[in-house]
Amino acid sequence: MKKILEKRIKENIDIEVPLSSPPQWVDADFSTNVAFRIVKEEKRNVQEVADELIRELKKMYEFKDVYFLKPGFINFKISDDFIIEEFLKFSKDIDEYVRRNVKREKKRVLIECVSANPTGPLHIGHGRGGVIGDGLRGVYKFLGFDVSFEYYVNDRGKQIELLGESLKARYNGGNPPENGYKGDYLIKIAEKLKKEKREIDNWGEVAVNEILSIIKEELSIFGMKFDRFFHETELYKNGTVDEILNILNEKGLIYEKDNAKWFKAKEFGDTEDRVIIKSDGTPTYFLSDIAYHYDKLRRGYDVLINTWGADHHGYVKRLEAGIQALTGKKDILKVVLYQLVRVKRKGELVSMSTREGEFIELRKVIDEVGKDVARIYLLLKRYSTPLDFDLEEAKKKSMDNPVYYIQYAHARISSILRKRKERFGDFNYEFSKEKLKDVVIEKEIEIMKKLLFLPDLLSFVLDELDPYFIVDYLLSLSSLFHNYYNYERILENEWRIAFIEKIKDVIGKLLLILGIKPLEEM
RNA sequence: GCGCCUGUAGCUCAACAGGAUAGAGCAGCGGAUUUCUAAUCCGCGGGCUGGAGGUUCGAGUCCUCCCAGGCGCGCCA
Repeated sequence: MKKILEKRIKENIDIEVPLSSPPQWVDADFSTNVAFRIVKEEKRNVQEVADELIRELKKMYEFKDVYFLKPGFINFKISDDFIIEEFLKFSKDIDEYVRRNVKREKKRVLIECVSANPTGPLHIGHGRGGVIGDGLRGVYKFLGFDVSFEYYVNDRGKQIELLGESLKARYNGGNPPENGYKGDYLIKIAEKLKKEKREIDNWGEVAVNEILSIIKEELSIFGMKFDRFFHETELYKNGTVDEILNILNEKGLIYEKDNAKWFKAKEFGDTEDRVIIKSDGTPTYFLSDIAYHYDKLRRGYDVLINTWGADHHGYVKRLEAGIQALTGKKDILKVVLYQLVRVKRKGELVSMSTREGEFIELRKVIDEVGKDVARIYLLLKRYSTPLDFDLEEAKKKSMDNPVYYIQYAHARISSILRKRKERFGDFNYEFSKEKLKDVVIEKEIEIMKKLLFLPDLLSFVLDELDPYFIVDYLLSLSSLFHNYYNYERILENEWRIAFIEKIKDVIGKLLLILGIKPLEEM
């Protein structure tokens, strides 16, 4: 609605007027500080400038009031007529309404997500990156974008060799090497392989395949569907890595030092040059990483989004440098660096360290609290904030738990709709402006405003690349509904039945975007 | 040693381009159910935005320094 109004104002008075929300105590829907901006350039009196604008703005039927306040703000109150009019358009076809009002260039988007090394089961941190990526994918998809979802598999290199050795040791009844992988899962895999009595020559490859199938199962339990698992080895097989080396060489961006080959990352804003071929002749992961991103762009994607744990932040600049060196394009990669997840039980920290093999597996969390609860819980904070996941709290079916608060709103509406049908049979309420003008009450206008905010919400999620805001919105929409329910009788009123059906639609759509199943009853 | 991030109510977090009197939830206290699901609703308290300067009409937000915590970096993934 914000964007619609900004557009209307532009059409009416031919000035860009950015709208924002006023503080709570101000009785208005939107406010603007344009007057300040104009004064800064024209050296005039703020009040005078504002008054001039207000005189024109007051003529618009979209507003029932436009007024000046203290230092120099202009405040707007939207007219009920306009809200009802927009609501009619909205309710006719919500998806279409939202798409039409999110103006954004339709680019091809590739979201790379999770990409955990296939050396062990997924842990809760991967889950956080997963839901963030999946939520963004949901929004893009909802808005009609061409979006793909990929998991990058590091299936070669030193770590994989080590993994292979560890598995082989387990198979032969021994212990993994000093720096090897000590988790129980390798014992289970070894047992399984013994039963199958297979000939194994490449232990690394076998280990990767086995673990990858575990990971895929975990992802499927978590409700995540990837369009593609992209294997690092592919980049070597199809020559992309060599190609990259050639391009960089031709551009004079590689030099030799201490027997290793270095990429001049410093020239592209990194703090240091980076090794791409080690002195023992083997390539670094960095080399295949830039090859992978080069490949993404070659496949025609314009926006690359990656979700990484914040501990990888040192890696961003170097990858950006690589991409820029190869394609000349800057700012094409957007990395969502999410902060660490700590798992707690009744307020007490559960230890999580990959090294010691006692990290909290995603699987265990899902088994305990359920997929949907886990998903919302991981989106309860902005990704830039460290997250404490309390298993006991997440399981509680009470006020402490925001998950049920939202689900309850949806289930409550479903229940009313069922009851309505039982008592009064099918209904078909036609919205019209004349009818609504008579029946709509103030609480409903407030809820309509919230519903009409939907396009702004999704735009904002894409600006910030954070699905957290959807959860935040769901909480406040649910709250508005619960309040409405407690004050107004709905069941016997045709209009209200039709109205809450729209609220249910919105909650349901947003939950689905987040990969969560809306509940019909609780 | 160098670099990045964070510091806001007792706790967990917000504050959308630098805007107005910094907001929610939880916890605490008090109230609402012969009713469409009380897993709900309503009300009440609670703050030197880590500290010190600076920039300007205006700073939680930008700049400098300090304090506290987290993370990364030296051919590791």
